Amino acid sequence: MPTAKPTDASIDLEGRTASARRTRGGTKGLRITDVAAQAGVSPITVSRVFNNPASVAPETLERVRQVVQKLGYVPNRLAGGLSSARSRLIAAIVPTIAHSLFSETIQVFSETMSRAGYEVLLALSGYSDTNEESLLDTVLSRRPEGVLLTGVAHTESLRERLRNVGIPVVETWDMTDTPIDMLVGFSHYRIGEAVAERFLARGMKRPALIVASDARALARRAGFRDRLAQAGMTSVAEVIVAPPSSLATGKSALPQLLQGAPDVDAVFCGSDLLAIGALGAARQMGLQVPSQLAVCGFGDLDFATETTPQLTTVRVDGTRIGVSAARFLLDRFNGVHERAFVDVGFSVVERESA
Amino acid sequence: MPTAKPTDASIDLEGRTASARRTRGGTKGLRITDVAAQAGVSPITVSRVFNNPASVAPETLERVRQVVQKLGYVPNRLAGGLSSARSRLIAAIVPTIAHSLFSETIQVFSETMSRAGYEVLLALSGYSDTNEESLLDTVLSRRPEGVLLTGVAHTESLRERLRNVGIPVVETWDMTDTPIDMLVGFSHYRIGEAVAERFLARGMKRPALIVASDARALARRAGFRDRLAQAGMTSVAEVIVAPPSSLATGKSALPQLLQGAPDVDAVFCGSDLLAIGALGAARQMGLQVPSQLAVCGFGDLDFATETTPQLTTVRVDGTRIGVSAARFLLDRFNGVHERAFVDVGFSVVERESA
DNA sequence: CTGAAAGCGCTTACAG
DNA sequence: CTGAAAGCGCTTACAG
Repeated sequence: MPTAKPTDASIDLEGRTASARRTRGGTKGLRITDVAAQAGVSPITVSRVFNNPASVAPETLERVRQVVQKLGYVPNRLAGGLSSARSRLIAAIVPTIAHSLFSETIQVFSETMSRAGYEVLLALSGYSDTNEESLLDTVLSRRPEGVLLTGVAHTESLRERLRNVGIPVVETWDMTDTPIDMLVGFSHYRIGEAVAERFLARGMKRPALIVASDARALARRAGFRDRLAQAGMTSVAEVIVAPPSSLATGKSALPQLLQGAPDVDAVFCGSDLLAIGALGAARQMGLQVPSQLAVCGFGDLDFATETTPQLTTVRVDGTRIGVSAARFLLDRFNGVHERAFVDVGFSVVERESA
Repeated sequence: MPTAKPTDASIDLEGRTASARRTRGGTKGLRITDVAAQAGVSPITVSRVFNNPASVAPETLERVRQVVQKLGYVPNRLAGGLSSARSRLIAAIVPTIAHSLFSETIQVFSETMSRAGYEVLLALSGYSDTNEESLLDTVLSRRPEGVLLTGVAHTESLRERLRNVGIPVVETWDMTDTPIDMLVGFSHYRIGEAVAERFLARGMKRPALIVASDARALARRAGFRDRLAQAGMTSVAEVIVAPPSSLATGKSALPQLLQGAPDVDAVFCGSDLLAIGALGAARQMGLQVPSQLAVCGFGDLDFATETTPQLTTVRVDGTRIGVSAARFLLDRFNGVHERAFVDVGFSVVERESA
């Protein structure tokens, strides 16, 4: 009896290619044909059970699902995506998710997208442009169906390429007249102006800056300085630190600032972290906040204002940004082709000094 | 002249299947064959330029790279992954990245993995087990080469399935004697004990709890209560809140707690957020912290201790967890088959009261 | 409501 | 150092 065939065909993986050269393949190497064979239908029908169940007869549906359950079959989306040109993947390019700022946005963005059947590929760009450019290749190699960007994309070549890909793009957390596609953000420049105005209204004589040198922080700086210049304050003391900003840098930046300009009576910090660090330094130096030194931060951390009532801060609604960005992408997938553009604004929060 | 052929063949997409039924396909629909044709090599050579450049002659390498650059070709990893059974994808299953706790871990994990050529698929599980189970299917459909889990996986069926897939798994942020595979974490139970001990050493008479009802917080609660019971304190007042914990819940939980047990002189809160919220409430109630009421939090936020020196807190090194988890996975990919298991411990931090 | 054929864009395993 | 053939596991576009 040569070439005896296997007897137990219940989980028979015949049909496996003759040379069987590829051993691996995730989740037991189960394929759609295995499910199809067991359920007595064609692979296409199994495919439809996952992707368009309404088009399958209830009984067939049930039978296939039983087999899927029994075998523990999980479709291979690498194959599915390749075949359908639909990866069901959204790329989110973010400088960092540590220390909050963007984490709330990514959180709700991810929740909203996954409810709609998409997953989020997280790409951390740090704060360098060159990095962002090479990151884009990595990201595009997964053929995402949409992209969330943090900030308005910097280099023209990146913007150009993103436009060429032809997938929806949402820029967030910043503002521009010429977005690549869609935008949910706010103006950092106007925030700087608003904080300057607040300081002026409070009668501050010598406002100063502590900022990290990233694009958005520098835009806030520009708005701040321009507004002060309008009021005749053309020389503004400042300490510029390397991103990412941290408690420690804020802490060391304040003494440095005051050393060069001892009469400073208000500081606009590039982030809540820097502000909290500066406040710690102020405490150590015996400075009363805000009476001797007003401190203003920036961010979306309830934390900051809760723990530090004497802090003024600019609050941004990171949650709304994330939800809106997701909605805009999903609308596109549903054929809505408007060019969504939203300024979510900001608010300057100042607690009553207790 | 019927069937005239196109003249300009410089970016000629001939070879495209006759029926051309699939229009889409990302990044201009450029395929490896387009690059190969332009460079005068076979597709396999182009593939090697990306995946194993050392095996290609320097001149060929250069020529292919020029064409890639010129055309703006980005390989399709859906196809590559399907063909090679290597997705270069790592799944990270995390309850949430908002409000920090895990965000630092994910940040450094993602950085480390991407430096090694892997991308991170972020899957947010919330705090429900059932969710985690269905999330696993979604995640496995991408055929990740490794999985990072937050916490020790709950249901046995999930553990079972994960083991069957045969890819490396790292559980983090918790401790168990029977991990699925590898583990980088610490014992929540022992943290509870340690905080109880600290309170006892300080002579607290009536320690209490404010915790969210997630598995890990409840483990801390158990350690806390057991240790107090050893000291003869068998009745411990507590308020249990629904996760995720927040400032607001902490704020409302404290009055509730004190209403039922006015003599409480120490509270162990399930997280820094809860603790900060509770501190806010204490302030409003005119309670001195820590002299009248000691408050202890939990987390990895510099923030908490910096802004709130009167807070005692349990600190965990989220960064180390992320880096170690990444290293363990990468070791596996490099053929190191040890079953890595690390207890990173924790520390109770108490600032000198100023 | 269901299926046979062809193809998605890569890489493997040889062979030279 | 380079390439021709075959296959990875799905889905599309028909047709019935």
